[in-house]
Amino acid sequence: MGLRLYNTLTRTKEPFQPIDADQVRMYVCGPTVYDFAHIGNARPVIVFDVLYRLLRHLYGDNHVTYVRNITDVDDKINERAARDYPALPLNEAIGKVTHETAAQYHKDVAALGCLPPTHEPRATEHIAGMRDIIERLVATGFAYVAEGHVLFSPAAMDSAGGMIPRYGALANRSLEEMIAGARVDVAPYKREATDFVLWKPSTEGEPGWPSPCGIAGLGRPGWHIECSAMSKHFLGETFDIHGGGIDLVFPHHENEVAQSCCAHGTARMANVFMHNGFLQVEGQKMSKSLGNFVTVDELLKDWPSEVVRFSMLKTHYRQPIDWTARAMEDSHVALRTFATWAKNPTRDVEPSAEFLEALADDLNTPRAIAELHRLVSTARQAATSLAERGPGARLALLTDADTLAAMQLTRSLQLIGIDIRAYDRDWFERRSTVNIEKIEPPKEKIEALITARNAARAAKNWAESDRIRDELAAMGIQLKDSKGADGQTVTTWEVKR
RNA sequence: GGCCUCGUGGCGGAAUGGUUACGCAGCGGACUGCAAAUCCGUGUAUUCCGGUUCGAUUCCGGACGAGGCCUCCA
Repeated sequence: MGLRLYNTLTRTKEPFQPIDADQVRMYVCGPTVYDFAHIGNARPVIVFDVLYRLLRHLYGDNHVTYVRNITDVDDKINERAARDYPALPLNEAIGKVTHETAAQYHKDVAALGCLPPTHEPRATEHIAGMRDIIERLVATGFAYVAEGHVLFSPAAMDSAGGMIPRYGALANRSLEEMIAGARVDVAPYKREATDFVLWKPSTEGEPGWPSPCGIAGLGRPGWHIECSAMSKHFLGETFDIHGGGIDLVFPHHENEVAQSCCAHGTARMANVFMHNGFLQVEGQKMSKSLGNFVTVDELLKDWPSEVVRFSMLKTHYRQPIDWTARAMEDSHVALRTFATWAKNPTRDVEPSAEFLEALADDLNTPRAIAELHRLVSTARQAATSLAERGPGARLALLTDADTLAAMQLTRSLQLIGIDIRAYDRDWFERRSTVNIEKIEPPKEKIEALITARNAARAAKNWAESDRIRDELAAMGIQLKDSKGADGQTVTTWEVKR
């Protein structure tokens, strides 16, 4: 079955038809670099990483171009820079903020297991491209110059006709509605309340570049124009997929479409617009004032990245997601099960067909995850008889079909960016280094108690044996008795969860 | 105020005009000296009120509830 994607432009699920199957082109709006990435920022990064991986699987690794920008010119950045580095000249402070934030962002997304995009342009590298688009928009009457600003006119767009789409078509609202609903302070130089800024003048000390359209003095771009310029540069006037968070539908993507289509005389900027749903934290909107702002950096201190990623994918990308500690625990349990049963492929194995089909159905990751559990049941069917139940004995007993399922499990997880072996190692290290260092008493005492308990057990002194086990339990240590390969009793322990 | 999305079991979460996946938890069992771990089995749900239909959780209308956008935001 072919790939089907939900398109915000048409509000339906459509078969995906790339413009050029030899080179699928996708653009995702990246971060404005002024603060640590939070889990809300992480959602589109992870979701579109899964899509990127799926597209690479379907069309070939070298046949997908993925562009995700870094917006490093924005008034929020200026404010942050002035606040954090008051002693520095503004432009120098801005440079520090954008470089530090971008470096942190790269660290975070790499830790989350996301592939780097094919291109990751910075807005400041593409000012010339923005000026070109602005010049064209003014020349063709879609934009005008006023008091050193350049403004885009949605009204002009709507009277253009021809191929040019209606302004508001993406967000599904009319110009009249937007005028009626405008609560914005309307700047005096705007002809209409809905006009938006393409270029604005910079004062002394603010970041500035030579202005377009004969405007004297330095200026800087408005918010939306950078994506129009960068997508054009790397992907052309019309490309396949444009993604981002649902909050970007309006005004960001609507305005990008307006700028791009009017400047290029095209009907579409991208054929498919995809938007991920919003995220809440423990049932509440995430906000700095509520103090429930969860950064990726902090989250990764507490959890293996695979747990974060899996938690994100347990909910379909278009649904709202409630980010809870409980959900993280659940993901952890599921990954433990997968780690127990996944087998490293010893030959070429594809992810299971049902798994691929679920992903191809508009990235139905919950359905895909259900398939992972089915692979687990298949894999363990051979190992259900009691006699062969020793730890480690299970995988050896798998039949060919079960082994295939166990290998498909690994491959399927890999396709959504989860390296189950890396997770297993991370989990083990976190337990053995982080937790065990912290616990009292130290390891030696635990070992000594276990030895004493096993001596009591050998003597069938159950009262003493149970007393020691309870003593350890009170310390947070869980014992696990099992039989080794030679039939000898082996007692292992772990920190109680 | 305008526009939009969503409401499925104890929890998470798919799907569907006609026995409501899957996971977690719970319960029963196997195993175990007893536990833990593991395995087997299993109960429970479509917010409410109308309408269309042979049949609605699914389609339509309304109510209630949650969330989003309209202003920086993934």
